[in-house]
This record gives sequence, C-alpha cells and structure tokens, in this order.
Amino acid sequence: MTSTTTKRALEHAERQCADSGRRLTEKRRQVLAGLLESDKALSAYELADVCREKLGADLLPMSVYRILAFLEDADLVHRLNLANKYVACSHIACDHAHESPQFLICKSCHHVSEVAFPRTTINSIAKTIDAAGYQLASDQLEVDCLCHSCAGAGA
Amino acid sequence: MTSTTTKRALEHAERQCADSGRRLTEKRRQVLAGLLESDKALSAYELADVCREKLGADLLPMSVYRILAFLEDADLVHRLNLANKYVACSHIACDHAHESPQFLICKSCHHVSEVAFPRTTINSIAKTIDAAGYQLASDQLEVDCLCHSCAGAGA
DNA sequence: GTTCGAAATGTTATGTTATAACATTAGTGG
DNA sequence: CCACTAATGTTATAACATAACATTTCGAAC
Repeated sequence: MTSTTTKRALEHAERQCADSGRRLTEKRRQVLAGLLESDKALSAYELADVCREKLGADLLPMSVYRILAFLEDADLVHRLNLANKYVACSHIACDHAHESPQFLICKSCHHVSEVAFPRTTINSIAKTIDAAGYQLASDQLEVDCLCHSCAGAGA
Repeated sequence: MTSTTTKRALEHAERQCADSGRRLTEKRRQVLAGLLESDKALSAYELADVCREKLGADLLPMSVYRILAFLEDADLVHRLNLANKYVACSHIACDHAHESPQFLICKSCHHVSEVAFPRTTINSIAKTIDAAGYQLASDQLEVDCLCHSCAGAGA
C-alpha cells in the first residue's frame, strides 16, 4: 500500500475509533501502519520487526499481540488463522459497511486478497454445513491459494 | 470411532501402505490408531500424550511429527491448518477414491466433520478466485464452524 | 547368515507463535 | 490534584514445529 493510501486509511481508522470511544494511540497507529504498508500478511513477530526497523517504534511482540487484538476488535485488522498471520482490513477507508471477509492467501508468498464470494456461494456452503449438523462460526473464509506470480514461478 | 472400526481402518491402511511399498510400522499404527480413536482433532503433542497414556507407546513429539508427515503423505491423515491439529482421514476404509477433502471444524471442541461440497459450489469458489488472479492451492477447504452441541451450549 | 544401504527412529537443540501474570505509566473525569 | 481506567512494559512460559545429526532396524543382495 502506498504511503498516501496508508495515511488516508489511518485517518479513517482514527475517526472510527474516536466514534466508538476508543483511542488510536501512537503505538496502535504504528502497528496498523506497519500492516498497511506491508504487501503481505505478517506474523506478530515480523510486524514487531517491521515497526522497529521501518518506523523506529520500540515494540515488543507482546505489545504487538495486544495491539493486534485491539485492532481486530475494532475491525481494522484481520487475523488469518490459516497462516497465523495478520493483515490490515482492506476496507478501512471505504464508507460502505464491511462484507463478511473472505481471504485468498498465497501459500507461497503470503500475499492476501480480500474478496467477496457471491451470496449464492456462501449460501450453498452454509447449506452443506447445516446438513452436516454444523453451523458457520463466522463468515470469514480463508482459502489456500497461489497468487499469479507464485503459480507462474512454481510451474 | 469404535475399536472395531479402528481395527478395520488399520487393516485397510496396512494394505494401502503395502501396495505402495511403504511400511506401516508399529509406531505408525499407534499414531494412526490414536487419531482414529479420538473423537476430535488433536495436536501432535496431544497425540503423543494419547499414545503414551492409552496405547502405552513411547513417543516423543518429534517422532509424532515425523509419523504424521508420513501418514499425511499416505493420505491416511489430514492436517488442519485452521486449527494446527490433525485428524485421521474419514475414508480410510472406503473403497471409492477420495474426494477433495473439506472440513468443518468446531471452533469450540474441535470435533471435525469431513464433508464434500457440491461440485458447483467448488466451481463457483474457483471462479471468484480465478477472477482475483489467484488459483486454488488445493481442494482442501477448512471452515470455522460450531458443532450442534457447542452451538447449543453457547446460545 | 553376513554385509550393506536405505528407511525408520532416537535425541538434542532451537525456531516460531502465543498467552499469562503482574508492574508501571499515561490519560480522563471528578 | 486525586482516583480510576486504559494502555503499555516486562518477564516468564506455554504450545506448535523443524533442523541436524546419531543410532537402530529392516530388507535385499550376496
């Protein structure tokens, strides 16, 4: 993400937090900025490194975890369970309400694309799940993929 | 899984391994049996404990990881990346070829159901993925769910 | 049945991801 | 300013996973 879009996203995030009585502190801004600037999903430890190296922040992984929990709760960040990594929500600076997030995660380079499957697809999945006696815990779906460039490199 | 079905599955597994020039050693049998007898997905460490306590096996986690890798390669076990846990393939004792596996994983108790989404659903997912410039890395899909009893308990 | 090579397992160390528990500091409202 | 809560600091440890090398076991060839 470019620095300009990062800035814009941070402004939106700031406003969103303020609106809900939360504070987007300096450290939280740094962590979010680190994720926004990254072109791929990062682990908490990687993110701590990025913040230290690129943003001059003095952050231990423990703090990063806490801050990520905050940001996730504020819908500014998503945790990718398939990869044990984190990404900034790609809709921070959108005005429309967030769709249920679905993620295509490149197994190889951890580039992530946040997409929206058609409602019909989700419904069809939900139907199979229901038939099996389960129910969707969340609409967040994560799919192991290969991005275009990794697929090319691997082939 | 009952002890009878476990036995049957182990026999199938033995034959499958033999047919492909692999050996289903005693330790490997124990690890597979541990998973077959479990009613939920287990981590490698939990599985090591189960094997030690229930089957009298003397297994360190390192060995369990190695054996799980073998069993996975032999299509007898699946690794669930969403949960960082492992399950026995529910089709070991089936004669038909394995479909691409899809898993419904109870977030709360780690019960797992191996299901098959309709081909049309998979195709529709693949289409969205393709449009995003990615491709499916595998047909294995894992979905965060709640099983019937946990959903009831939580509500 | 001995020997040799490959497969399997043992062992130790370490890397990576994540949380617990408690101390300290910083902001906010009265 | 004081007291309360939110935020962060700090240390320790749990949980998941792999690397690297030693030893044992097994089967095939002789």
